[in-house]
Amino acid sequence: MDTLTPAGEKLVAAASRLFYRHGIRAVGVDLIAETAGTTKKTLYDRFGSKDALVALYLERRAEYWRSFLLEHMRGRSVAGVFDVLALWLRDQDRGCAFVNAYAEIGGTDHPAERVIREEKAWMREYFVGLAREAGLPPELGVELHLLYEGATVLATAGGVPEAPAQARAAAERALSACGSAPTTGSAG
Amino acid sequence: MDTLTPAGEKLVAAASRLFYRHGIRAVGVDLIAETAGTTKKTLYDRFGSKDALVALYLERRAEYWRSFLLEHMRGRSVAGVFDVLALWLRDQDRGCAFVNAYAEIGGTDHPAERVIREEKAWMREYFVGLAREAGLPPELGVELHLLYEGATVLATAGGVPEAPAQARAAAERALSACGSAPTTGSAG
DNA sequence: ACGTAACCACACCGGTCGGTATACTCGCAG
DNA sequence: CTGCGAGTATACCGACCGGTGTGGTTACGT
Repeated sequence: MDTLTPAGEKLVAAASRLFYRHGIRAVGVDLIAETAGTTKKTLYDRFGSKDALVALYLERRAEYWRSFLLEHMRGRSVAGVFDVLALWLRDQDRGCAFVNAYAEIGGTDHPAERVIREEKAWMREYFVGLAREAGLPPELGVELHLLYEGATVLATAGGVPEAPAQARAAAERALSACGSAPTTGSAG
Repeated sequence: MDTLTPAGEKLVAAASRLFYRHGIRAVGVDLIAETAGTTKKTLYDRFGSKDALVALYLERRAEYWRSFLLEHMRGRSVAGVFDVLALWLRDQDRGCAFVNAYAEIGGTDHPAERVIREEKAWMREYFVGLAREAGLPPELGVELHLLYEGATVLATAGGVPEAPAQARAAAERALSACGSAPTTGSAG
């Protein structure tokens, strides 16, 4: 699943850009092939269907986001996760690709639905782990997750760019109420 | 905008059901007309375009949700708003129609984008007002809004049906940390 | 009696949808 | 030198897309 041919890589790259910016249904296979500088034939030789390409797009995106998150979290406090989110959203102005994909394919038996669920489950575990390492109860991790998803939605669909900062403020209140460390993370 | 002909009403009703369940782009005008038991001609005579019908769908849905929220909030505490959300999501299992619509049309100049922004702004003001009436600072209202959006996303795309209850628990912690009333709302 | 708004049935338009087929070129390994 | 995987180019398929046009039928207000 990881070793693709050159033309295959160009196709996922083009599809990823187009799917994220315009939505899944709004982007046809013809446009994907043309943007990638290859042909529809190659697309179907490599991936078999548009649905499979959509699933791969989301898998790749999940990997990308997780590596971005993990790398930028080094040396940051728990509440600093919202600064990483703000950093991420500076370039990714169309919000959460998984929430967007679910809006289009949710409720069907699309192969990408599994990827969406896995991503959200991964994030939940990440936040719970973050809380555990800080000596906080799991409920605090769940709360962080809620704030994170809310901030992502409101920063994009809600048109409130300061939402991640507001989420950070809320998280710090919750953290300090738990009687833990003063969370002196570097912001920005 | 409010007084529609009988066939027009049937069309918005059919379109609303179909758009919410399957997404906007996934539903064609032919299907809408057929489901409504009318014709495409009537659809275009009443609304002019599919885009206008989409905008009207979201406006109607906003009205419906607000009346549902306001009615079910009577006699409830601040944190009870998450019980209302859980009640709402019991029937509306495809999540927030506005977030879903934004996923499909965000970034374009679609007439529905304004409706989406207005809905999110209305909710923000509602939560801030809720906090004010309880003698709490506006930041608490913003926090409630973040938890509300996060709970909606996680209950649907995230596959975590208990998300509204978890959001309520987080809200109660924040409320009690503010040294206010003990928030003895009836749940359910 | 007349005009008109609302509606239905149906045919039509150019374009695009996801997906397939045919035929050809290239590089490389046996 | 042969076979094969990867790639290109292009034509094609039925179905559907959003949107329009024509013509005819009610019901109602004047």
